[in-house]
Formats: sequence, C-alpha cells, structure tokens
Amino acid sequence: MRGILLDVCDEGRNIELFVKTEKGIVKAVDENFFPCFYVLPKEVDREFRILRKLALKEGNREIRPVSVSLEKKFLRGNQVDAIRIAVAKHSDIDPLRHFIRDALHLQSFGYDLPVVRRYFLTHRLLPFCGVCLEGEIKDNELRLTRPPEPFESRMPELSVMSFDIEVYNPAGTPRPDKDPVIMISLADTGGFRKVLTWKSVPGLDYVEEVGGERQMLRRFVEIVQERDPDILVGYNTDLFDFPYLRSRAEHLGVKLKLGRDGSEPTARRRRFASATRVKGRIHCDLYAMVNFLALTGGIRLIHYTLGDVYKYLLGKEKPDIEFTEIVRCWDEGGEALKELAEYCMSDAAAALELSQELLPLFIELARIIGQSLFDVGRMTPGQMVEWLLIREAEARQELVPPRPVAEEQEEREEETYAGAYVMEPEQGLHENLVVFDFRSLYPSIIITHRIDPFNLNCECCRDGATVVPELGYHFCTKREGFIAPVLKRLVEERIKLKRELKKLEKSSEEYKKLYVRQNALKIISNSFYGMLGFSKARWYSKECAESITAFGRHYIQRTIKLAEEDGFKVIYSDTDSLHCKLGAKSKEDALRLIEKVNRILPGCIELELEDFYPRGIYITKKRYALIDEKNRMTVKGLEFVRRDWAAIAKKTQEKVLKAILVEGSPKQALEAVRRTIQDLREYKVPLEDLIIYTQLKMSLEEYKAIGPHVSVAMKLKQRGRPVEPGMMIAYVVAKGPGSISDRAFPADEFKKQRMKYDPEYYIDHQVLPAVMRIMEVLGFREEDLKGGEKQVSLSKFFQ
DNA sequence: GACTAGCGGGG
DNA sequence: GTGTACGCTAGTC
Repeated sequence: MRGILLDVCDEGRNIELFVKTEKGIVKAVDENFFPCFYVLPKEVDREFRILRKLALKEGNREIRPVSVSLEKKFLRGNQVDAIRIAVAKHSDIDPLRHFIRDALHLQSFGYDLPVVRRYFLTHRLLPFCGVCLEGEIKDNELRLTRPPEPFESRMPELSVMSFDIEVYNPAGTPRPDKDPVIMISLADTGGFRKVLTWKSVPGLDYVEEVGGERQMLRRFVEIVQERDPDILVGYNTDLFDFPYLRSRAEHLGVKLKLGRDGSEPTARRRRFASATRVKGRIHCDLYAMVNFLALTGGIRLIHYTLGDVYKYLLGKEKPDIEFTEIVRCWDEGGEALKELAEYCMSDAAAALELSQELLPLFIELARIIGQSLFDVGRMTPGQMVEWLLIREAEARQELVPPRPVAEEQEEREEETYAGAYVMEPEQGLHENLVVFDFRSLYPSIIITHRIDPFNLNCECCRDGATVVPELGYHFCTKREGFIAPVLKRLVEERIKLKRELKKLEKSSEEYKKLYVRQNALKIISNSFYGMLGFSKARWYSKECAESITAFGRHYIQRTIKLAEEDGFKVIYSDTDSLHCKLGAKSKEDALRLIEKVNRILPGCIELELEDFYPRGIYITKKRYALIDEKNRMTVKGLEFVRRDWAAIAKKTQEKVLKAILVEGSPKQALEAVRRTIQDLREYKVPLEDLIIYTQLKMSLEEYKAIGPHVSVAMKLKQRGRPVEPGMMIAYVVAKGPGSISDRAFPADEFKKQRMKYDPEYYIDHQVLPAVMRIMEVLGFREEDLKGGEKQVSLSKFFQ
C-alpha cells in the first residue's frame, strides 16, 4: 500500500501512522519498533558479555534489553566500538542506562531522543513523504509486517481548518470551571465558514444556533469529523483554546473526539505550556510560528496579536473587540452579539489566511529537519539545527551526545566570550536610509574557515592553517568535520535555488515554492552559530562560537570602512547589518556598493540589500524604529508597553512613533505628548484609558509583596466580592497620600463614585516612561513635554 | 538595593 | 525535548 505520511504517534509500545491513500486515511500500527541507545565500553569483550545478560528488577517486573549488539560507530569523527542496546519501550531506557552508569561507570549515547522523533530518524521518514506499507488489515487498522519505506513524492494538497473560541469572562480572565464557551468559529480551505453559538444572532447566514454549550461542543466535533481536515490551526490554541475546550468538555461530560480515529486530544507539556496533539491531524498553533519568526527576524512588531500579525503579513485590517466587551455583547444580545459573532468569524478566517502564509514555510523547515510539522512548528531555531544534526549523525553512524545535565549547563553559562560588533548609533531622526546586511555572515564564516567542534586545534595542521583573529585557535583543513559540511550543503542549495529563482516569473507557483524553500534554508543556516553558543546544546562549543564572532567583527568593520570610503554615512551597525544615510547617493549607488564589497570580501561572504527606509529613529544600541516604503514600522527594543500599562501610555507611544516616522515631525510628536499631559491634568482622559489590568496569579495569603493589583483585590474582598487566583484585576490610581498600592482602587468603583485619578501618576509612571526614550533623542527634555507649566511632581528623570 | 511579581498570546 | 522559559520592568520592603 502506498500513500502520504501525515502523522506519527507514540502509543507506548506501538507506533501509529496516519497515511493518506487513494482509498482515504489509513491508520497503520507498527508493533516492531525498538528504541535503542549506545554504550561506549572500556573493555569491549568483558562489558559486552555483562550487558548481554543484563536484567533489572523493578518491582515484580524485569527489565531487559530486546537485543544487545556490537557496532562500529564514530565519536567526534573517530571510529569506536559501541554496544547497541535495543529495548521494548522507551521507558526501559532510563533504568538500564542508570545501572550502566552507576555500576559499570560507562557513558551512554543517544538515549534522550523522543520515540516519534527517533522513528523519523531510524526509518529516514520526512513529514508528508510517500511511504510504502506492508501488513495485514485487522480491526480497520493496518498491522505492519515491515517498517514503512519512504519514497520521494510531491507535496500533497493538505486541507486546513482554523477555529477560534469566545468565552464568557466576567472575571476578566475566564475560569474554565465556571465560564462557558459561548461561540466557536470555523473556517477551512474548502470555503467552509461557520459560527456556532447558543443564543440567537440575527442576520448572519454563517451562524448556526444550537441548544447550549454542550451541544455546541458536540457540533464542533461533528463538523471537524465531517470536514475532516489534515491540519488544524488557530492562534494561541496551545495556550488558550485547546486547554480551555478540553477543560470545558471534561466539565460537561462531552468527549472531544477530534482525532482521525475518534480519539480525544492529548496535551504534552513542553517548554512552559502544553502543546495539544490531535491524532491523525496536525495541530499547528500559528502563534508559536509567529513567535519563531519574531525570534529569527522574519517579523518584528510591537505586539503580536492576531490582528497585528494579520495586518503586517496580509496587509489588511480585521475587526477587533475589547476583551472586556465580550460579557456585554453576550448579555445584551441582538446587534452587540452580532458584532461578537462577526469578530469571532473574522478571527478564524484571519487565522486560516495566516496559515496559508506560514504553513508552507514550516512544512519546508520540517522537511529540511526531517521531523514532524507538529514538532518543528514548536521548535526554537537552535532545536531545529540540533535535530538536523542528529539526523546527520544517524546517517554517519556518529554517536549522539546527550543534552547536558544541569551542572554542565551552568558551567557553560559561566564561560562568556566576546560577541558581535555593535556600533553606538548616531542618535536621532534620520531620513532616506538604506540598510545592508550580511544575512549569511556567520554561516559564510563557518564554511569559509571550516569552523567545527570536531576540527578545533588539530595536531595535523599546527602550522599553515588560518588562525582566528585575536584568539589564535585554528581549525583542521584536512578533515571535513561534522557541522560545517552540513551547513555547507544548506548554503549551496540556497545559492542554487536563488539562481533558479532569477529565471522564474515572480507570480508563478514554482517561484513561490522555491522562494519559501530558500527562505527556510536561510533561517536554519543562520541558526548554526546560535546553537554552538547555546548552553543546552548537544554540540555546544564555546571556542567555535567565539571564533565566529571574532571573524564577524573583523568583516563588518572592514565593510564599514569600505562603505565610508565610498561616501556612505554609516549611522548604525549591529553584528551583520549596516544602516547608512543615502544622502546625495541614489539607490543605484547603494546597489553598486554591494557589488563592490562583494568583489572584495573573501569566500562566500556576501552583502545584501535589506531594504530602503524613508525614516528611522535611533535611540541606543539595539533600540531603534524604522518605517519602510509601505509604511510598515519596524520597532526594536522599544516594545515595552504591555497590558499592565494603561491604554493612555500605549496610545501616546503609538502617536509619537507615528508622528515621527510617518510624518517626520518631532514637533507633532511633542504636541501629542503635551496634549495628553494637558488632558490628564484637566481630567479629560476617559477612565477606560487609565485602567491598568494585572492578573492575580495566587491566592491573597500567598503574597509577600502587596503590589497595586493585590491591594485592589483585598479591597474587593472586603466589600464582599469574590476574589480568586487567575482573576484579572482592573484598577485606577487615585490622588492622595501613600504608596501606589494604597491609592489603587477597583476600576468600577472609580466610575461609580466619581473618584479623581492622579494625573501625576499617569504622567510620570505611564506616559513619560513610554515616550521619554524616544523624545530624549530628539532633544526634548521632560520639562518641554510637560508644557512649561509649573512642576507638580518630583520626577527623577533628569537628575 | 534586594526581592517579589507579572508581562507575552488568548478571552 | 519523558518536560516546568526568559529577559525585562515596576513596585514593595
């Protein structure tokens, strides 16, 4: 049987595969997969004999290997004898390994690889690859008699469904034990659009009214089964929608049979949150993907809400609704509820559109890494490189070192080294900018200078090898190494793709496909350096990491010099980028500079045009904001206005950045701040803009420090209002004596009792901190912003 | 100045 | 990752 591999699941003793075939989805069960690890012996024969008889008692169960064999392996490129130990279950590995470590004092390798990932490695599977299956049909499942055999095939069309839930949230943060899910929207690539809810909504044809929350969850499951998507997406579904849905379903006694085999979702804790698996479909949280792009520099925004990301990537606005309004919409019904339904629908629709932008990239990344889309969609860049290397190790019979234990990791963290060159920027507002960057600076350095932990300071090239500037290390020029050749392969493929891209029509499907692949290759290539310097990495090497930055400083400084010689004014430079003022120079001059630099610099080290920016404001190292020709802002290091800040601070910061970057007018920025300050003093600012939202994370008794939100929660309790952990506390700071906590009062009380807020708190602690860093570099002082009126507060800003 | 606590996405 | 971020900021003590 042949088909396309969709999903691989770990079912304890068995591996389950979901395969798309001509006859539909087939579930295959592999009962013959035995995870293994390797032991590095000191006395091969003796220890091999001991391990062959190895059996451990655990309670009344006996743990023994399924097989023990001798193999030739490699350790850092050198051939060694290794003892391979295969086990029936992954959970048998640890007790055996611990015994081997404690009783025989031998080192083990490759024992900390999760089963599904190991399965991909062992059988050389790729996500969505073609697979040949052989087995017997039993109970609607295919029992495999041989391991799946991969073959190359074109990417299949995958159906994608997005969903979004709305939740009743009278306490600010919804409580899954009390607050119902009130709406669920769905959208799929087949054009399906639906909002499920249990109150009537007039005049929307995509709304389906059901009898209640329980029926809604059942209908949701029914629709997912009917539409049967391959991929399920949403925004922040790992952290919110799925945990909430599962919790409600349990509460209401509804089985969320979303899996392709009718199974319920499972959550695996990973990093700080849970990732939800739906068997046979691939659940992708688009927020995780957006976070990844923010980390690798693909997107840089102030906020990463669905609306903001959608606007940035799709160039369109979507309706939005304040989270505090949801309760009102639901209670009021009618037009207000219609608005909520429209918003809910737009969230699922936007998530679906977003998935069409993001999934191709992550599918490409997953196929390069050789791990599942589910996993790769939640990896950090360093993890991606590591898993690529683990696959490479497997192919070369190289032993996979374990992730370092805590002490090892701490030791590594203490070894600091010199980083990249960062120039102190020419502070202030600049116009007509060009940014060049060496996107591939570090990869090029690794390849050009063969930087590789396996090749460090070899004996064979003591003389003659290139020495790392400042450090004096050298890298072997005779041996290939391990990491550098993998990177070289990626970079070379990317160069080939870029050459092909030039021949293609930009609007063609083929172009898009190749473009995405080269982008994926670029992202992974750029992450090798970070992996080498990451304390938790398996192939961590401080010497390699610091050699790369040393070469990097050397080349960027040389390029700055070349740009300046050509008459470009360099106003900022960080690691691999150069921000220059075009001045009297044209865009063509900028392109000519690139050519010139590229002719001079060695190897594959290549300068690229990042973009042209009509305006930019530079504050300090790593803190600046730019606006591109499409009026899209890039903000770096200034993104510190969060939900525990009043809206007035956010709004003023936005106004200031807009005035400066869009209008190019510091004066308008100044006026915006002055007006806000004046409005605050004249009590003209609406209360909504002054509310600070902070979540109560613990029960009141647990707090040692009584912050403003805790103090407000205590006041609420005194007044007989229910207070519980998880609640969102909305407060306003009043005028009067005492600490901020003393003067913080519940927002609704403020409204009812017509209390007076403290303008000076909002000026000094909210508005000014949000805008000062920017205004400062434009030459304004706090006094200028405060409009020359007599100073009421004793602010510490300019002492 | 040390320490405590919350932010992010979602609703 | 068979596991519990991370780096920053404000406010209290």
